[in-house]
Amino acid sequence: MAANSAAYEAIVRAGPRLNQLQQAHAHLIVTGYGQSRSLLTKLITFACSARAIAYTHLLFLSVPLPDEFLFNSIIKSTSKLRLPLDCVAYYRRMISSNVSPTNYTFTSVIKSCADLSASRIGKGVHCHALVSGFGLDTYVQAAFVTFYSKCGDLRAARKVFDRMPEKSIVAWNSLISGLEQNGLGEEAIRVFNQMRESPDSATFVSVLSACAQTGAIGLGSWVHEYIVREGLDLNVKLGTALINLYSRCGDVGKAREVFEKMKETNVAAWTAMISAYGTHGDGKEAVDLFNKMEEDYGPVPNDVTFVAVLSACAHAGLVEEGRSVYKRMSDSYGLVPKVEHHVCMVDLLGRAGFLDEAYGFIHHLDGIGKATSPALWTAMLGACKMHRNYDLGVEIAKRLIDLEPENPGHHVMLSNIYALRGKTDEVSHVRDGMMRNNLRKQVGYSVIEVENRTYMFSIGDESHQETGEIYRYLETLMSRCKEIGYAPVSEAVMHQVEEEEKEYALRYHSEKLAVAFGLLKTVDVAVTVVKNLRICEDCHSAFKYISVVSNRQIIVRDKLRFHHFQNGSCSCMDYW
DNA sequence: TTAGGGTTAG
Repeated sequence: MAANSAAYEAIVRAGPRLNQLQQAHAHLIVTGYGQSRSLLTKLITFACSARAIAYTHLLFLSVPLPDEFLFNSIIKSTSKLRLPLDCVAYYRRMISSNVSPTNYTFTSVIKSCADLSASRIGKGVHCHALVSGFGLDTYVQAAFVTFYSKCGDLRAARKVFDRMPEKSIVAWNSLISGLEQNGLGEEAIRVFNQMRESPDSATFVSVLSACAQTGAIGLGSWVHEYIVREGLDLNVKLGTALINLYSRCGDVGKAREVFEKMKETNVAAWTAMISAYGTHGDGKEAVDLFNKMEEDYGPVPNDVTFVAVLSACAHAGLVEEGRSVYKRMSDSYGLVPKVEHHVCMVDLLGRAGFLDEAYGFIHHLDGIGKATSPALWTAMLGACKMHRNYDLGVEIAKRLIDLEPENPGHHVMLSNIYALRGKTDEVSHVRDGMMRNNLRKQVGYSVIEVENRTYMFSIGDESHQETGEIYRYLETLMSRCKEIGYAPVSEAVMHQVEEEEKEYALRYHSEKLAVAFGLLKTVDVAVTVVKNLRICEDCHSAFKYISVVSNRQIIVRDKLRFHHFQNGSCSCMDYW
């Protein structure tokens, strides 16, 4: 007994360190405990924590009759360590060994299925859990809510959740997070409002993300106030969610305030802040913060950080800074640039007008077998359109259509490029092709929040109570703009709009309606509008003039970045 | 021993 206890102590002392564990293992064998299931289980758990998966497996094979406890330990460890394939393999082995699973088995293996987005395997596990009698286990159910959400099957997630007799806080959080992560921010907020339990810090992280996604600054600030009032600990994840909230709702200053107040920061928090500056067009601040991160012995930047910095440089025209950052990525940090970094570089060079260099960059990648992503050509195409390189643009757009015929975006780009050159026949040809193949451009809409209520506008929208008033006000604004020099963007650009949009012309684009509504309903404050697509050229020009005639600041968040219109100019300096 | 949370290109 004493020897057994000493052996156990030796394993615990070794901890998740491979060398020490192997010594302890040798000792077990020498002292005759090499077959002890309980000691080997402990050893295996540590070996797995050390990520020594081959050794873990070897140890496992040395156990004569693995029991429920050993299987559960190894399934849980592999799941926690994000070794989902091993986890599923041990689960299968457990079944074939006729060892009965428990709720502990299921929660771990479901988590691994979620990590793998392995929809078919997970559904099989679900059936198995039901027939094994764990259909009403709160832990198992919550795990399934997460699993279905991560597979994008929100209906199934909802079904499991709705059938839970006792809905735990974790189940609520799983559903809210699942909705938010699948782009259903509004729905996530609705579910949050139905919650009867008191929310905890994980709830707020997901709710804040949902607010950031939808632009619901009213609820977002309420959550912030609640956190302060109730003295909730502003941990890193919560702080980062707040930075993201303020940034994506247009207030970088407030985002920075939160960042400065955080007691503990990490790479995600810094990256969120850098990204905030980047999307608001303040590339210099983004690069400064990145430099500070390096100088102050801040957290070590990761590949996500580099995407944020490079994108910030691209949007601000900081070509030399971008090149230097890209070089440092591998030279100083040993990170291998991935597709997203390559895309940033093509974007950086292309936007700045170095089309040849951008093209050469892709060809260089091609030469080393790394130019497989259509995203690279999409970035290149954007640059061609921006710098009016029609021939190359048409060539690339056609290539992209060959690569991804189902992507309506490529067809729209080709049509837009033809339109810019006045090739109306070609435009109709592309449009007809889209119609034939049932490819539709994404429907654009703009959202604005006034006094905690959100209002959504689509093009030529007449569904609002105050439609008459909004349209009349917009007319007045536009004629005042014309008096000081505004001219609608040329006829050629008009052809870029969808057929059914033409009748409304450019005048009633969703972002114009939303801005007019905002100006009408508020006094003195900046008007912030969120658009799901990129802002249109004419609206971009119009808002500069509107900021003058209304003497107000207009902030538009489009699909890619922010535009702050004030005193007749935009923060993007027309560089977008 | 179990389930849930933040950062990224086009």
